[in-house]
Formats: sequence, structure tokens, C-alpha cells
Amino acid sequence: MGKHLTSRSEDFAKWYNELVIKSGLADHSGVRGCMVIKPYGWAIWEKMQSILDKKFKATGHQNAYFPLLIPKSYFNKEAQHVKGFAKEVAVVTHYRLKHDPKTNEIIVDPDAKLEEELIIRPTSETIIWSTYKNWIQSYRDLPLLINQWANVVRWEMRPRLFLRTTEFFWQEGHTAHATEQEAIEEAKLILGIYTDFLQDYVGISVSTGIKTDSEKFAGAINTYTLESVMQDGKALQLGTSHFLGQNFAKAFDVQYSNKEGKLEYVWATSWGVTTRMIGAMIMSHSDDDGLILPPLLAPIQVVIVPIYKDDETHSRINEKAEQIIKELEALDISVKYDNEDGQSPGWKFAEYELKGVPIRIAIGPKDLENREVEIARRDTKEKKNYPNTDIGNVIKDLLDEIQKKIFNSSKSFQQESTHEVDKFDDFKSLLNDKGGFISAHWDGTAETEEKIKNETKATIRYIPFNGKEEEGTCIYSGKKSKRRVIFAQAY
RNA sequence: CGGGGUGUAGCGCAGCCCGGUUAGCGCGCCUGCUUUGGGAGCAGGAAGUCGCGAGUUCGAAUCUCGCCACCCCGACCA
Repeated sequence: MGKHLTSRSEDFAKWYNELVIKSGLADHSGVRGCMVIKPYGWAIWEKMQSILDKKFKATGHQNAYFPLLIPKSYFNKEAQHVKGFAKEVAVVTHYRLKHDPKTNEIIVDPDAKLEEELIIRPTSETIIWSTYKNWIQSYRDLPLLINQWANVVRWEMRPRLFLRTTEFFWQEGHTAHATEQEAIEEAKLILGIYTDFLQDYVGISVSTGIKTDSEKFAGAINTYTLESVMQDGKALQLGTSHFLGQNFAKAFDVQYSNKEGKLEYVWATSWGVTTRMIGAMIMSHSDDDGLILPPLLAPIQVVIVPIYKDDETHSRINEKAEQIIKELEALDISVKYDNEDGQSPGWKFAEYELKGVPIRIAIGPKDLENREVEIARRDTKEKKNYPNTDIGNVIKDLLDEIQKKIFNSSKSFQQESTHEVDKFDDFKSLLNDKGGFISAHWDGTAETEEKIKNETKATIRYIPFNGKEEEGTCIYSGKKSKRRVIFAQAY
């Protein structure tokens, strides 16, 4: 294992890559764009899943599972949807391999060609709506509130660990409602759940708003988004919640009888967050020494490192460590006692900093003598000695404090990274300089949006909700504008 | 898909230009002793189809041709 990471200032992309791999979250695999998520990384995802899952269930959603493979014809039905995803779907064309007698190699059996090709889901709207058609007949069947935890495949040209992989994990919610209003409320409810989750648990400050037509989900009427600024000044979309209108209902003919016995198309939403959140968490909080994990998602919240010279001291430390472990476990704090004797304490310190364990407790001869322990927090690198008494509660409070501190840093960073700009020259120089969110006037046309993108690589990340009415002129075209939108260069 | 790079021990690399001992170094691993408050030291040891396939040659990690894979940078995307 290399001793040092590339620093963020030297090469942010390299820092990120090394960090993901060296901290043991994930590995590259034999297939381009597909990654192996290792136990330490998967443990974080499991925590994310269980927290979100509870929130979904608390708001009336149920989990179900729909198939990975979707007949190509289903995919055809909603025009915008096909158009949006066509470029990146993987297609299954055959169902068998055979031995080639000539080369003695395994080849695709040409006789096993599928009559109808199957696509590997890039998202599940089509298969779900073709199923909902049979599930929904009456207003009594509504609302239908389903979520699934699944993997999807989108053939990516330029993959990046966690941020953009060809296969990724996510949850996708798909709901059907009797009224437009109710569907919009659902999409916003979920956006609120995502916001709370990202801020309270992942510790990332997010901003929300509506996507422009060119950035919205293929097949949606409106896409609500959550966005944040990473440490390098680039923006990242962390999740989306879509109001789908009646587009899929009409494409798949999903109608219900209302109380008056008249047939009406249902109103739909879909929404998702992915393993990308892990990448965002890394890029938001971590430093040149390694990960900084928010306590509420850290697989290990506290690590105890013993320091000893002789067996007698060692066994006294073990005793003390056991006491602390009991105290912490009683408070539901996850703790690891690293009592391996293969590595020096210094090695362990560096290792757990790399892995982002929020709190480290060191116990050595001095501490035994003074009836203390040394407690070090990962986020600030601060070290302090605490007396033996009531260590559990000290740690508990410290974990809370770290969680808050991480979020507050993210919040102030996001505020510092947001700038109002009125001149296109300033807009461009700001992008070159530090990036971040740029709040600027836009004339509302797709043409201007496109031109700005081509010239600066910045896109409109979102149109803020309740953006205050403000007379102004478009930063690019000089035409009249009534509100500011948020631009950024994005991942 | 374009440009660049890499492929040699579990990991990171050198060797290749200019072919020739038994393919080397660091980390890790195993054994032993000494160590342990910020990535420990010494001694000994195990571990390699040199990405794959052809070719040139007395001889190929090294030269030639072909193939494959991955990474990085750009255009598309959660």
C-alpha cells in the first residue's frame, strides 16, 4: 500500500481514484466501466439503503421487483424515452454459447438468436408501466406506490468509480395517482426525503430545483433535482424525482374508472438515487489523508488502537478496551478493536484515517497510569485525553458533533461556491477560476442554453424553486429575463 | 468514437531504445528475534504462462505484425 495519496490540489481526479481504491471501497473489474464494490463500500450502501427504505415505507411505499430484461418492443412505446436512452442500452441478442470445433473456443451460438431482442434495463419505466396496466382498473387501486432496489445498466463512454459506472445500483420509485396534483405532490415529497437524507445522513448540503427541458428525464414533464458542489468546484446531480404526467399512462394505456365510472389516464412519478451518492460523499468531505465519513453512515464509527510494550500492559489494555466496547455497543455505536500485532500503532492510525473512521481511541501505558484514553477525531485531526469515566457518552456526543460539523462545512462551502454574476465575461472567468454554482439570468430558450454550454461547458443545473422574481437581462443574449437560474460545470 | 498511456510475483514499478547469465527492486506475505504514543529494524524464506497469438533469430520480456484488456483526457449521461 502506497504511503501517500496524490493531493487534491495536484490532481483532483487522481486523488479521487486513488482514494476509492486505497481506502478499500471498490476496485476496477475486468469489464470496462463495471466496478467491484468491496465490503467496506457495500456496507455504506447498505446503510444508505436501510435508512431510505424506512423513509419510503413510512410514507406508504412498498418494495417490489421487476425483471432485468425488457423486450425491445416495450421500450419503443414512449417516444421521448426511447430517444433519451437509445444510445446507451445494452442488448441481449442470443441465449446460448457453444464450443467452436475449429478453434476450440467458446462462441455465441448463431442458432440461438432471440426472436425478439431484449434490452437490459437502463431504468424500469417501460416494464413497470406495461405491468401497471394490469394492476390498475379502479380509483380504488390508486395511488399505487412502488419502489424497487435494483441494478441497471447504461453503456457509458467515460466511466468513473461510483460517479458514473456502466452498471450501478439504485432505488427507483414508480407511482401512479388519480390526479395531477397528487402526482406532483408525490414527486416533491420524495425530493424532500432525498434532501433530508443527503443533508442529515450523508452530510452534503444540496440545492433543489427544476431541470430545464433539455436536461430533464426522457419522458418526464418535469424533473426535480438535487445538486451539490464538489470540492473541485464541479457540480454533481445527486438524485432526481420526476413528474411524468400522463406520458407513460398513455403510452402503455393505463386507465382507471373514477367514481363516476368514467375512464381516465393515471398520473405518474418516478424517482431515484444511486451509488453515486457514495462518490459524492467522498468528493464532498474527504481530505488529502483519506476519507472522512459521516458517523451515521460509517461502517466503523470508532476504532480502538492499543499501544503496549509487554504482555502485562497488553492484557490491562485489553481489559480496558473490552469495557469501552461494552459501553459503546450498549449505545449502539459500532466499534472495532484493532488488536492485531502485525502493524505498529502509527501504521494503524494512518490506515484508519485513510478509511475515514470518525473516531479513534488510543490506549497506552500512559493512559492506564492516568486513567484516561486518547480520543482523536478524523474530521479535524484533533486529539484530546479524556478520563475513563463515561466514555460512551463522550463518544456519542462527539459523533453527533462530527456529523453536524461535516454538514456545516459542506453547507458553508456551498454558500461560498455560489455566486451571482451579471456579465458573461465574469461568468467565464469564474468558471475557469473556481467553478461552483453561478446564479445568472437566462432568457429561457434552449438555443441560449446550448450556446452557453458549447462555449463554457457549463449547463443549467436547475431553476430554483420559489426563485424570487427579479427583472434582469440574459447573461448571454441580453434579452429580458424574470429570474435567475443556476449554472455550473457538472460531472 | 478520437487522442494519450499501460499490461513483467498479491500490489506498485525497473529492465525493452541497443536481443545473450539463474528476469530485478520496493511494499506486502511466511519464519524467527528485537520492537510498538504517527505508516518499525535485522536475518532467513516462498512466490513469475513477462497480456494473448503469430513471426524474425542459434537465442525474444526486449525486434516485427496482429489481437485483447484496462486506465487517463475529450464529445453523451444518474
